[in-house]
Amino acid sequence: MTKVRTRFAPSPTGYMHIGGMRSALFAWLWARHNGGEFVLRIDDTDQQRNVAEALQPILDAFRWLGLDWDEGPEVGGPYEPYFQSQRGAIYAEALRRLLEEGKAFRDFDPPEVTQSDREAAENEKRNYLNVRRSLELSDDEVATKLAADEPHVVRLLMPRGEGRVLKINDAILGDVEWNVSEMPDPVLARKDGSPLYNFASVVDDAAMEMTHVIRAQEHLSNLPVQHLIRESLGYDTPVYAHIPFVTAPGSSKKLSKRDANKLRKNPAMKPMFDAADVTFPLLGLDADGDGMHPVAVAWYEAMGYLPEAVFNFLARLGWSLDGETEIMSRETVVENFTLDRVVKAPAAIDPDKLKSFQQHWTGELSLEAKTEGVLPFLTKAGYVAEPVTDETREHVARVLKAMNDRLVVFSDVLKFDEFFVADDRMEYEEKAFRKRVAKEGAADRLRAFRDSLATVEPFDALTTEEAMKSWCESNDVKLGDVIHAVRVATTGKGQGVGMFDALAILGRDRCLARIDRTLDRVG
RNA sequence: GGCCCCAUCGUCUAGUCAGGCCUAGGACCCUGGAUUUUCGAUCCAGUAACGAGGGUUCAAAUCCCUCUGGGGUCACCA
Repeated sequence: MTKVRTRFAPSPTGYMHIGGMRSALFAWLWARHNGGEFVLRIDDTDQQRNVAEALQPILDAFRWLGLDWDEGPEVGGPYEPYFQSQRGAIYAEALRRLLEEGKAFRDFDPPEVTQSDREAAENEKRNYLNVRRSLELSDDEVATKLAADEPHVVRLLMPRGEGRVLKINDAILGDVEWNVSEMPDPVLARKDGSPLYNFASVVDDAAMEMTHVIRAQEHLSNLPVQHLIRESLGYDTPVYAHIPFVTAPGSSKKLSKRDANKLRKNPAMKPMFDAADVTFPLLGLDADGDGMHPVAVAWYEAMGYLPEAVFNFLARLGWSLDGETEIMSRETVVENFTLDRVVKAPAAIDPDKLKSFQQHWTGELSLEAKTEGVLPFLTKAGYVAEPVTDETREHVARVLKAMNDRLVVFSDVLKFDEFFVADDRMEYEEKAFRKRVAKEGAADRLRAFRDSLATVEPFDALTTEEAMKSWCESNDVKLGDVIHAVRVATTGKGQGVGMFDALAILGRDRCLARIDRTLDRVG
């Protein structure tokens, strides 16, 4: 029994696509489910920019989600190198063999000629097949051209005219067939000798002994060509599994980075953008910055989503354990993941569903864990000074306890800035102020209650509640007629955590100071 | 356009391979109610789907055919 080996081969693009992450997740899951190995191989054959820099966000995303790789960048491995740009000699050797065995040929036609052949076929509405002019050349002619250093590409010889139908069993899609006798000969290497994706990918998968090729369905049309390359090289056939792609909400089109800005107008995605628009500036992040949109994995981390939630969400998108299990830990998914339960059809991302997973997993967190999670957001926003003292940690914990399940993503804590700003810097929501404080009689009641609040001892949630209730009773005032004014006076907002929790967190002095300031404001 | 893939509630899905247990189940969203000092959360209840047409069969969401619809891909990109 050979060990299962799967891989993900990202291109260093500077960000990790959420859909790509899902494909990577499935490949990783299959390896882990089988106690196998997961490899990260970098497709950097076509990179102009700084590879290391463009790769970093991708590795970060893998680490954040908890997808570890046994071989690849930073960890190395027995099949080094893991950067395609460094594997030139391996491709050259494979190419040499193919040429030698007559399974590939040198095509001396310049690109313009190939191009016009293609256009001619299109105009005549017939299937395009490259013209094998260079195959007519005698050995001597070829030798002469080579000696003269004439530019040429190398093409694989497809089984043209043999009526061959290639049938491949995909682990997810089942049998898929192609008539490979009517396909053009694919270019394996450019005129500068560099390999093309289809070729490099096959050589690497074989060299790295991948047992399963698990990737997005958009690669399905590459399969016949890749398989034939593989066959020509005499490699074993791996198990192929083509995963359906991820689409935008309300769309059946592949979710793409190019659509990131269009997504802003997508009704289902809009709340995400809106949330980021208020959150990111507080954190000193550029909301329009590169890679800072919900197509990129980094966005979710920046907003304070939990990797557990995103993992659960992604695993559940296009895969199910059964008909009812929704909440799944990493261990549960690894234990139960199988390729045959991957859905064939594309699936749309649903921010609401993600949120419900997020709610669940946040709820699983201990108060300590929540505190640790939230602290980086508070310090970045300047609400909490560094280094963080035990005292502030305790204050944050009290706020979180009062927030309870109002904390969904970590950055939600920033909405409760009333607990972190100085009393004289607290801002008032004008609408709430007018409705609850500036209204007829409200200020008088607030002033009167202020004095009885001043004497509450000790000052906690229970005693303040008791104080308000008895004050209401003895003054024949309904609770609702004073509590809202107190809320706006002490927090500046019309809504928030439980009123008495808020009072207790603030403490007597700050409550009184804020009420006095509010009273001054009414005039 | 060629080739290929896909098709169950608005969305994610169970059921399809081994036809009857499906007057189609769960989750998210949505709606209504309960609870509540606000928001949120929670608890109940509800709306909502087998793309169409032909077969096969005692019986079809499940098998076969056709159509329709959606999508992917067609480079000396990856």
